[in-house]
Amino acid sequence: MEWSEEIIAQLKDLWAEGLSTAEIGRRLSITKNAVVGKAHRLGLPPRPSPIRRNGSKPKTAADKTEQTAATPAPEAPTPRASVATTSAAQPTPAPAAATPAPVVAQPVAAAIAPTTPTASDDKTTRKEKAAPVVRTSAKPKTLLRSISDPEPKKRRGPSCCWPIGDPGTPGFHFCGATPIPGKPYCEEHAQIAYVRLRDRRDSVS
DNA sequence: CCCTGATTCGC
DNA sequence: GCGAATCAGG
Repeated sequence: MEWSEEIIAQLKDLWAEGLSTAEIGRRLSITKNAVVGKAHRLGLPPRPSPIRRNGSKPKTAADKTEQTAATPAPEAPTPRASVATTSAAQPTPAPAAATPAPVVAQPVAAAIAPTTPTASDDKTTRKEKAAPVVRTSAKPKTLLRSISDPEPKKRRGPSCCWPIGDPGTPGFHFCGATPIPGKPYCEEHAQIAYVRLRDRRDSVS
């Protein structure tokens, strides 16, 4: 796997966006393991994990480990509270806030366009033919509001909020195309944004 | 069972 | 450095 600056940037962004590792992996066409592994090496802020490992090491625990006793009491007063923002607070880049998207949770996180729309093709081809069916993961209720244009004169109807370019850079902007009714993205980007819900699992043998 | 993220360890 | 295998909590 070639971790180009660009890929890493995307990883970081998606990670900051709060996407699950599996999500990010799917987005980048890599496994979640790769994502987690890389994230760790990059020193990215760990996000709430369902587990906490320690104390038990089923494998080769006999060898390494131990070392429990003789703790030089490295405990310091640690006057926390002064620095604030020490761990994962609101890494969300500006674009997210500016996103006109209403309530969609996951989809919005689809920040960072895959530089090339072709990327989506790869994904789909990857593990499944996956029909173009959009397995919407958003709540229809919230989104359905009023599709009918209340103010035709202003023409500020919804526009595709798929991010184009790198958030934070001058050229950054949103797609702006006419989105699919009930969705924040245009047809083209919706296909990328909404991926199959099921079918996770790493492609193991 | 499904999901999730974390760590380990051979490469 | 990389990531599959494995672990482990909801």
